[in-house]
Amino acid sequence: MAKDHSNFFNDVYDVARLIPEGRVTSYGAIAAYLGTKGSARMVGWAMNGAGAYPDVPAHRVVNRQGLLTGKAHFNPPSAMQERLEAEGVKVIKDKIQDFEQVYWDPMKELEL
DNA sequence: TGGCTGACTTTCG
DNA sequence: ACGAAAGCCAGCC
Repeated sequence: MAKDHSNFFNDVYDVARLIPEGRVTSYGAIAAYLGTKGSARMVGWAMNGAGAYPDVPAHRVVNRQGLLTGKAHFNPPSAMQERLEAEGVKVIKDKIQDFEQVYWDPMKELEL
């Protein structure tokens, strides 16, 4: 473990671990929470390395539309939807239902 | 140093 | 609702 290649990855993983079960957040939200550390793409890319970190629930991180854009990077890809459904999140056609209800914003929840 | 990449986001047609 | 393009910035040759 870790030798973090960069603090940026560590920050992304840290926020991801804070996501409660049955909740999801967006890449942009994490990027905004981290501030100037990177753009939304960086969060997604950082998640690419999350596969090596078992405590990082990458499946709880989706895009702004609540769409499971990153599911293709899972193994198997269907694991992302199955995990979300197992936590009580409804997913239809790779899209989260009631997204507003399950959305978890680090900017609000953590700074509140 | 410089150029390419990417699990995003927003805007235009 | 969908497709395409631009903006975005850290990491990797």
